[in-house]
Amino acid sequence: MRYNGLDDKKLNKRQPITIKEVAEKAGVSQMTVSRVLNKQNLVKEATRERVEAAIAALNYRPNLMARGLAGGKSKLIGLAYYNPSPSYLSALLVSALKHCRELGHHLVIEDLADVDDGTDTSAIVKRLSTIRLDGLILAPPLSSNQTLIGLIRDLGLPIVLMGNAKAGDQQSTVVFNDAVAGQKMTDLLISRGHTRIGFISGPVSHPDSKQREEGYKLALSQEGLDVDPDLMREGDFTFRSGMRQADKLLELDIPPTAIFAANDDMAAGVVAAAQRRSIQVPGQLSIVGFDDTAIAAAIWPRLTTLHQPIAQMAEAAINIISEVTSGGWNGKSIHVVNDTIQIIERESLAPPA
Amino acid sequence: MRYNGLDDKKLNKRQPITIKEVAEKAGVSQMTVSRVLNKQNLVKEATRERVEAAIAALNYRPNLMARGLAGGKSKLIGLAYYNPSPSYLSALLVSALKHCRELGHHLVIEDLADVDDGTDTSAIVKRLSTIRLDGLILAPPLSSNQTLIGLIRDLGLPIVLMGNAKAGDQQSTVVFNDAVAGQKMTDLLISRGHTRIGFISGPVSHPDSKQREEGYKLALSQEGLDVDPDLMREGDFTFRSGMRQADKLLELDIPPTAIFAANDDMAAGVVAAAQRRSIQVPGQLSIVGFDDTAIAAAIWPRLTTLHQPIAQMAEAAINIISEVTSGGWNGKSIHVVNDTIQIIERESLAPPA
DNA sequence: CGTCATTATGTTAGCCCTATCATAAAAATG
DNA sequence: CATTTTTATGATAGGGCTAACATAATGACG
Repeated sequence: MRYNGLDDKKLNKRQPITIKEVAEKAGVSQMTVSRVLNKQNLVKEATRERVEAAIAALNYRPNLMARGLAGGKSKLIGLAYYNPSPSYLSALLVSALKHCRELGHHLVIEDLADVDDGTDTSAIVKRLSTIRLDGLILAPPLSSNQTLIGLIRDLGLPIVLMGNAKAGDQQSTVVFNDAVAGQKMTDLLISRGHTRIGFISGPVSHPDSKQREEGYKLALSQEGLDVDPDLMREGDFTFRSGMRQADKLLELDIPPTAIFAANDDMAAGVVAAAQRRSIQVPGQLSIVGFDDTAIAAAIWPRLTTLHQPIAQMAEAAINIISEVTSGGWNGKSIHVVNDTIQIIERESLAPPA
Repeated sequence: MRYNGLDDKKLNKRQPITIKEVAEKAGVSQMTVSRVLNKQNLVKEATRERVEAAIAALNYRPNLMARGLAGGKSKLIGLAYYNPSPSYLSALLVSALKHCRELGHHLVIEDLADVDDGTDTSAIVKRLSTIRLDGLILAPPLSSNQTLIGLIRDLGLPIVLMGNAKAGDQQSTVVFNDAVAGQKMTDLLISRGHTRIGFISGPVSHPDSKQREEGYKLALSQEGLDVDPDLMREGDFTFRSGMRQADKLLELDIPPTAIFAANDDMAAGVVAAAQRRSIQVPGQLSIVGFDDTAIAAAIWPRLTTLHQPIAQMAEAAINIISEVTSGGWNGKSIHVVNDTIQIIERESLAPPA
């Protein structure tokens, strides 16, 4: 199939370098090249170097298809999400796709929007099983849906849970400590002199949001401040809900001097609500968000928010799946905890008037 | 990697159905099954039905890897973008990924953020050439970068241009008529009684934005209204720039009664600027956007905007690449023009006071 | 009805890798 | 040093699919 004489038809076609050519150039067998590629450590250092030189010289790239076929693995990683904000999703996808490519995997995205419609959870699992995934990543809040997790595990499909999953679980997880994060943000508000701090949570069913709320309450108690139920409202992570709940908070007899929203979209809604009432931000009302997604820097005043390392978490999740599928897996679940909590200070926060 | 039987290693492995089994069940050769799968129309109707029944009965899914290997195609489609808004990008990615999967392709995303840094365009092309793409989709504004297009074409890589590409080009395109769209939106404003209409464009280097501007000017002239240069400002598609340029417009001696921003993010910035000045929207100032991305419905008042069919355009682009790579290509470039222009009316537009 | 064109199906040979087992070389052991 | 163990490399055989060619079935036509 690969002629290369004069009358060659393929001469002008992109003629990819194969492992065979690399092997020839390095003076070794294809298998040795393959071993170098797969970082198996039973190749002599000198040989490895020779092979690597050949790879570099020929600018060889392994053929993902052939690899997948021969290796028996699909090289397909699923990423399932449910009702994410566009900014969150695009951060997630971009990072996941990037690392998939680096590791030679492919990303299959799954919008599980019907997860709590009338649709049976098992229908979703069935859908997942028809694609031959090597592993599946569940983004929050799916990562807390025990029914779903159980069904997928029964499929024998390795999964990684992203977000605030309970440690010590059966499953591998990439955890961000939302409680500590929520606490730190609240601490910051308190340290700026705020004592009446409103909180707008995500939906009650969203455990990550719940954790942020716990952090908020803990910080208040630790500083000897009241946890006033009037100051706590439930939103649903949308801009609109942020506006609506902010209205309620601002209509209180003694309105808060600061509002902490459990994500940026809602915080942006709070800003809008304040502006509609001609309340100065941050002069009369400080507003902080959570996630550090694009909208936080897009609005005015820009939001002080807590950076959630979405990209790093996606990367970690992909790495776990990759490790699990590429054999070097001892069967134990892997836990990555990302506890670098970073607050991005912008213009929406100031001491109370 | 997953043993469990006594002597049978494969028993508990997810043992995928292969084309061979389908062929046996249908009583035909593998090749015939393959032909059915690839929708080649040289299979007798009766046979096709038999094969399709077998496929359905066994719940067979072709192995993408094997397909790619045997077919000589990588099944990899590149999607290159430059500095998109998160909402645009996520709409683009989600749709593209979905249709890639349906057609058995994979998406490789390319962030060409360095395209106008000091970095040489040819470096980017080199990077692209190391991956073996079947085809490449260029999202705006890359789709107007003639240098880039030329270099990629020299690579022999089929490309599809998305957005406002000139018709009759050498390359396949998926075109949205930004000029007509801009005109329609302006017509709407005029029909509501506005005569002083501000326009905030994207960067001058962005041809799609340029087209929207042309449409705006055309609509004004056709209605016998002045095209006042004072009312036209250049933004850069960001929220901030929308705010800044809105400030300029609102500081005019006779400020406009309506502002048309060339994308939703800027329109949202205009809303913010108006709110900061306690200008009622839409009472004192009507604001309209463009794209119908998530932010348009997220802010308050919600934006009247023009729906850009990003998902459909992505789908069309993937289809073109797919067609080109799967042989049924006559070498001619394919043009898809999406001219269903749909304006989404929300609360940000009203007649002038 | 034989001959040729047309259409439908089958056969064969890989695509490029990796798993597996076999072998060779090096190191350790008695 | 011969022998066993360990480590490094090679040879071979597919993995599931499709391209290209080969053959069989069908139809057209004199």
